Amino acid sequence: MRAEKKLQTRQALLDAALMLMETGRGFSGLSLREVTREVGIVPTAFYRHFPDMESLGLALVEEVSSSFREAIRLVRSNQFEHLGAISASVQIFVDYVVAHRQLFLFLAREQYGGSTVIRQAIKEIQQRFIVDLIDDLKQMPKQRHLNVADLDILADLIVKTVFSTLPELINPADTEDNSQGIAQDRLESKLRFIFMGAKYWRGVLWEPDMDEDNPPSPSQV
Amino acid sequence: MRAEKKLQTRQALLDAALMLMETGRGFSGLSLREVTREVGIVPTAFYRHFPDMESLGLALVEEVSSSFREAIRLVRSNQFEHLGAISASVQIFVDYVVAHRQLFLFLAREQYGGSTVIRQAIKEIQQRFIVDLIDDLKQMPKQRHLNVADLDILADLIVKTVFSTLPELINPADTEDNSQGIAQDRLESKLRFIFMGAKYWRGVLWEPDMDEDNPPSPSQV
DNA sequence: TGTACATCAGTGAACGCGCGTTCACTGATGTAC
DNA sequence: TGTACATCAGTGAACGCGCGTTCACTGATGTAC
Repeated sequence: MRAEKKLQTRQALLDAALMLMETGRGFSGLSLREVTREVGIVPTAFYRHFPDMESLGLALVEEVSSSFREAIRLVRSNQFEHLGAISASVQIFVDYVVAHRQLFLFLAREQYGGSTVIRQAIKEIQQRFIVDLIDDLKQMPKQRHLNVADLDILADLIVKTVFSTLPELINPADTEDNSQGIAQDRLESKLRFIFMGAKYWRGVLWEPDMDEDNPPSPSQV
Repeated sequence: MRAEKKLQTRQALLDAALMLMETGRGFSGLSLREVTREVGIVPTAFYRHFPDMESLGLALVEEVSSSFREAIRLVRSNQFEHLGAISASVQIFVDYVVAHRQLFLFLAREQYGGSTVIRQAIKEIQQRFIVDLIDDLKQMPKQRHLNVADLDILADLIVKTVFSTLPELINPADTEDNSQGIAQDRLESKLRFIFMGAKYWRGVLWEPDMDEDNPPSPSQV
């Protein structure tokens, strides 16, 4: 009972921090006092849950990490039914992100801007995602012509593209009609460009602008 | 003489802010007092140059904006000699960015994390770059098969890819040998993936994973 | 079940600190004659 | 060229404020017997 109440307060602190970030400030702009004020406890009670604000930030990274993994899990389970359907994958991912808006707002906001420690922790999430994605791509027959180094670049490009699209997907200030739907369509198209590039990839030395008498045929032929 | 001295102090304030960001903090984590302390003037003298820290931030955005345009101008002038040489373009761009490390660190750090006003100002730099890039792409015979909507997505993808690579290119904390050279090679490969995708692009409805009896031939044939 | 004691989440007063901003000022530089 | 006055970048004292953190505390919940 007491331990349960404690966990509730802890979660309230995490939620309060996310909520305060909706004002547009970065996490480092939040003060310990205003977070506890938001929750309705006295500042000193904060220390019953975290040694300092940075630890609370790292707890948020943990939360967004497992949330992100869950989103990927959903996309992946769909992928094995209709393999490679970019549109469906993006739909599932975007739905999940929007349902956890505040958490992914934190991720987008802090990926480059946060404290060194938090930035590093987020970088590790990205890296783990890249590794998972490489494994996935390896198992796709369409990507057989890509070696490990190629796949690494490809996965990196995909992940960075997804991460850089997060702000458009969840920007709370954007009032335009269907701006989120537009962002989703754009993400879809960007991934199509990338996968199209992957399909015809001939290795790092071959440039698409090189002139050839015989253009290459697609890789799977 | 007096006006000249004033400009020098103003520039010293801008440079001090950039220097203090090398500690890893975001711009919003800097205080007016520590910036003036760095320059060696009294806090109240700050107001002779800017009404508040946010205005100094916007002045930095202006600076990085013209710097960025200069970098693009260099890349573009090369492009007309050896059209479409991704490697040479990336080389020129990366050289310029590294030569203006602190300024581009500010850009990378604040593109998502800064105050709403600064974030918006940076977004406008990006947007102007995208528009310029669309114009460039329009004039390339290789991209004739892409309509305006396609080019918009393509330019957006390229710009976001470049912006998301900035931290790797200039991270002051990265001690590994030649980590910058690796980042440069990776950016080059990413752009090759994208341009390869552009070459074989068939419009938003066509997916690279679709099975076909006859794979499409390259666009320029 | 009842009693005595332990635990510990949350309280509230107090602290020293760096902050942004105000104000009247100084003294070197620039201008008018 | 010399003198008298204006300008204004930078000074230094002072302010009130919110901050993070300390400390001794309270009182509800949990445990042992």
